[in-house]
Amino acid sequence: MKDRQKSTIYDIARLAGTSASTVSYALNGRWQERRIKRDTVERIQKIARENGYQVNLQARGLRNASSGLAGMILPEHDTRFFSDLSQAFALEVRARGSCPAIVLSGRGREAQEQSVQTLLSYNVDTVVIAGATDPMPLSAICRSGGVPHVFVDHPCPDAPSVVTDNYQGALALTQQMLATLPPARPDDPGNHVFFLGGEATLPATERRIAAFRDATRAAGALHGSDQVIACGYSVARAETEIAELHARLGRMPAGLFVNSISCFEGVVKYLAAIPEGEMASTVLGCFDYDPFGALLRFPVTMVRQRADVMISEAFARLDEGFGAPSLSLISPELVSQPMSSTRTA
Amino acid sequence: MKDRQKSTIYDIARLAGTSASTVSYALNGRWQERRIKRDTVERIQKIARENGYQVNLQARGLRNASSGLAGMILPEHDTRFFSDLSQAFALEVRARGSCPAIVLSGRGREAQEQSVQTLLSYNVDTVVIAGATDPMPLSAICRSGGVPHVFVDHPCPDAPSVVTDNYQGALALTQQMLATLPPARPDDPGNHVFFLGGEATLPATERRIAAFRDATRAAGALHGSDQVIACGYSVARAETEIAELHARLGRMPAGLFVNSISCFEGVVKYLAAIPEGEMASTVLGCFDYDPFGALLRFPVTMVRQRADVMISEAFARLDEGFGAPSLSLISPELVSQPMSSTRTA
DNA sequence: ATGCTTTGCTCAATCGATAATGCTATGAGG
DNA sequence: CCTCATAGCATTATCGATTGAGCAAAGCAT
Repeated sequence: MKDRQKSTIYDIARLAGTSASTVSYALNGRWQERRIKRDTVERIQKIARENGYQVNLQARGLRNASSGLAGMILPEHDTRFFSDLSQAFALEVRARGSCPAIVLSGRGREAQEQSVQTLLSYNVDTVVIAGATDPMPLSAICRSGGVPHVFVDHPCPDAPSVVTDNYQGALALTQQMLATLPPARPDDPGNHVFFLGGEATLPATERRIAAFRDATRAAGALHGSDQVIACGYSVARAETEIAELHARLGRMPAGLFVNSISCFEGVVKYLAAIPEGEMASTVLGCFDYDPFGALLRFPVTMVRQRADVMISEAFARLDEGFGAPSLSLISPELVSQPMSSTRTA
Repeated sequence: MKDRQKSTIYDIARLAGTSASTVSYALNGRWQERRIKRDTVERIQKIARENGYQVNLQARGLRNASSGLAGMILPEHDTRFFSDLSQAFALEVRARGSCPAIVLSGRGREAQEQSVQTLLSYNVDTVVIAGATDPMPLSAICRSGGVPHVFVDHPCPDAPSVVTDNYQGALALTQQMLATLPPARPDDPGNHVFFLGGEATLPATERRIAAFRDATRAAGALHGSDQVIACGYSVARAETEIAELHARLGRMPAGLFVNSISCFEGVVKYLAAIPEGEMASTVLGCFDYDPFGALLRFPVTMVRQRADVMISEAFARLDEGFGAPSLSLISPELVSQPMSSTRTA
């Protein structure tokens, strides 16, 4: 408090009449190794406190070739899932006594590489990469910097990866939807189940589509490839796609598997605008979670990815230390709507 | 790529047959000041590229007493508002060419002070503090470290602060609700408008309650102090409070002003469990925003805080540089439900 | 009194980048 | 031919914390 400037161990040393190295050991808790008198330590600590001393972590990091920072990059904060991931990451890192540095990099390849480079430049001790657009170069960068890293959500063949068990989750969701449906008649496409949203080339969507196909096929509810509409992640696009489907069928489909919360938003917007009777019999499922999604005017089964479990698993992989490629699948949970005593026909 | 180890300017200097300082200037773009030959610069840049050189930002920061990091602390990522804030922050910082470091500190005083200390230890160039539990000590820490800082969402009397215009927002929301209500009869409390949620001692809630009082009083709809139920932010608590209110009145209130998205979640959970007729005539408002909130089975007017505007304003304050106390009010926007052609009585 | 151990520290180098100062060729001007 | 300016770089100190090596004094045994 006395000085406006930050004080260094040299300042403290001068005030305490000792050397800087003594101050260093006194303040970082390892003074016993150096056989420093308890008296001296306490005197130094007192002076440090009075002068508002704070270690310069840059200097320490430079010397130690490490920073005490754990870095995470993720595309955005626009969905619960990513927010939950960063929240879980922050908790875990703080519990381990280091400092989380979260970088929102956007979805561009370039930007993501940039972000990883920047983190490495700060000598982060580990990197968690969520939602990588193009994982391989990112892994290469980390490896060439010798930094342990792990991928979450979007896996990398070259590094430990933790992803939701998209196949199992989608299988469970589809089965649950089918169970509440009347059997489909092949001649009436209006009675079919549809899959909407996502990018078919991305591994997550690919697995989900596979599960959707398998489950519907097993139930005799797969009739053609037009049941899968992987139209990307845009809210507006999903809205127009569902409108088109509605028009094409002449009515709402019997079941709708929506593949991401943003598409679900588009679907719900559309549903809010049509007469309630029109969709009263549609069974809805969404592979993603939002607390309000479960509280809409119609029942929805949602799949919740377990961000906290994924993060613990990611750190478990990091703790192992080899950095060998691996793939951990985390089962998501099915969240069905709480009992709705309502629903006026 | 050649080496597994990170290379330094000294390595590059050796390979290029120059001195380290030449390399430094060649690579950081300021070589003209040092009259270094273009040939030399290009040779150095080539070698640097081939060896995967990356500046060590810790070393640079140590030397320059700055880090290129912009720090933000915020309590959690559990609501849209905070997620939007960090998203906007990240965009703004990256647009300015530095690196965002976001720290989720939780709501504890201690933890928040700790987080700010840690940021200062990394020599961050600026600090944005969102949702401070106890602003004064945080500001004191930044000031004693000589670091420009600004408060967002929860203001500090000692520093520039940017907050939502809670009074105006709540006034507009209350008025909008009252406008769609039949006039209240003083003798029938069931016809009253209620305010639910929040912590009355916090400045945001305090302002909102004031506006709620003023608007209801002006409309002759303020009858007693029991119309304000500041029961905190817990989902479960809000649910029991609304249940109790329902029981006490013998029916749902005519209007309900819900003061935060978490309380709104509790309210919606409750509403989902009662017969639809029971609440068909309740007018709902929520001071917070969630895209699905607007798509529930009943109409809701939501107040959306403009995170992006708040962040630009925060940086405008930082750019001014004096760090003098100030209070910027940002008007939120009212989001009414899109036309609902539905609602079966 | 001498030698040896232990205590309690100090010194100086180091991490990598930066920047003030210094040094050496070359060419121009007188 | 000598002086001086300039281009083009090299040297070296510095930022703050850490750490291996060392060193003086005290204690102890012989």
